[in-house]
Amino acid sequence: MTATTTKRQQQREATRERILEAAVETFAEKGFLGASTREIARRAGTNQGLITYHFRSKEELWRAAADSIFDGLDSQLADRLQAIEHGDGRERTREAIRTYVRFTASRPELFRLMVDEGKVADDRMNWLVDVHLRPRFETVAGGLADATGLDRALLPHAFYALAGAASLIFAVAPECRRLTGLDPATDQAIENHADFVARLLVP
Amino acid sequence: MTATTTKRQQQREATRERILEAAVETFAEKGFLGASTREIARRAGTNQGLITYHFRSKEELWRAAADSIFDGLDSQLADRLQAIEHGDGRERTREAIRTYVRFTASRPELFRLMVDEGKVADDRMNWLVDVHLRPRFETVAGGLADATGLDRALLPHAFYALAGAASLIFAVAPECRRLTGLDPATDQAIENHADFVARLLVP
DNA sequence: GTCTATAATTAGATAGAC
DNA sequence: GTCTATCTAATTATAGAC
Repeated sequence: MTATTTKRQQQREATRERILEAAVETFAEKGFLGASTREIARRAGTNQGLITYHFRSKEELWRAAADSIFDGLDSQLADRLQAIEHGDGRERTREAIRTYVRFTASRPELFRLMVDEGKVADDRMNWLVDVHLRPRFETVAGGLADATGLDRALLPHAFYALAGAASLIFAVAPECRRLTGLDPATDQAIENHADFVARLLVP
Repeated sequence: MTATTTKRQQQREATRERILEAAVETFAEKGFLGASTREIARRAGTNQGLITYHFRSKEELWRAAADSIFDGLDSQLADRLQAIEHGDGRERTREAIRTYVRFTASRPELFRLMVDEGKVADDRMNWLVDVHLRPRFETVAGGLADATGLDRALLPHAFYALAGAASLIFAVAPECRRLTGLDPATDQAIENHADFVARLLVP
């Protein structure tokens, strides 16, 4: 493997990453149907043909974008949860919730994608649930059950209440700004929301 | 005004209503961009030309669909809130929250529309906030402040936490079914969620 | 690898028959 | 009022130049 091919591979990977990040933003903002591959290419500073070359189809680009979002969630949570092994169970759960709120604030695309794809039982929804959502649901539901002693029949309610309470304000940040005057993207607002939701779920 | 014209006007109104209900469902399900006027017409059992005749443009049809959703919210809430004037402040607030949860369960389109339109600061978002959201935010935030003694600076957080916690599970009902096995559309699940969220916000 | 050109569909809006 | 036909523009996927 020569230095030339290595450089070319780096360029290839950089282009792929730019397209992927543009896809995450555009799919989350406009939905799968509303997002066009031309706009994604334009946002990535390239052209539509390259999307086909790197990802074959709009559908596969969407899956790669979803993978990218959940990879980010995992890495941010893993770092943080390792740092809070001290403390009693309830405070650990609170801090885990705060960490999740901070992530969803930095990546409102996660929630936007979930709402966009959760509405209709199609292939994309099935894939999203089976590949990404189910293992995370098991973990979160287990943590909530241990920390709050909640009836297991209520775990789906707690899971969706938590996800909605944590994420909505960041997913519709432009609306929140106009409606309330509060910019939820500021550090202070993120911390306030993180603590509010953590104490809501684990009083 | 003859009987003939009256009958014609009834037919006109019935057609308009069918288009409107199809528009509510389709816009909520696919987003403004993803919904096509042809599909809305097809779901309403008519053709694309009639949409132009009754609503002039896709944009105006969307506004009429939003009006229709919020009209439903108002009428269901007015009926119910009148019936619960007894009880202390906190239990009244809880029952108001339960009523809101029951509505959002019956009309998940409200939340889907809010998420779809809250992401980008465009004309539709501005209109939605100024015409429909702001007056309701004032009412809900005031009620929450009175019942919970919450710091006014935290009211936006409480408002969006409530809206998200109450609605998400119904907005992504197909996903919830596949992920958890629970069908949130059953009467039992709706009541469980209503009580769960009410006690979450007003312990 | 990257980009341009194009084919086949589909979109919203419009015109006009009935 | 209702419906069909059509215009212009945008869509995804593909072919091929460099």
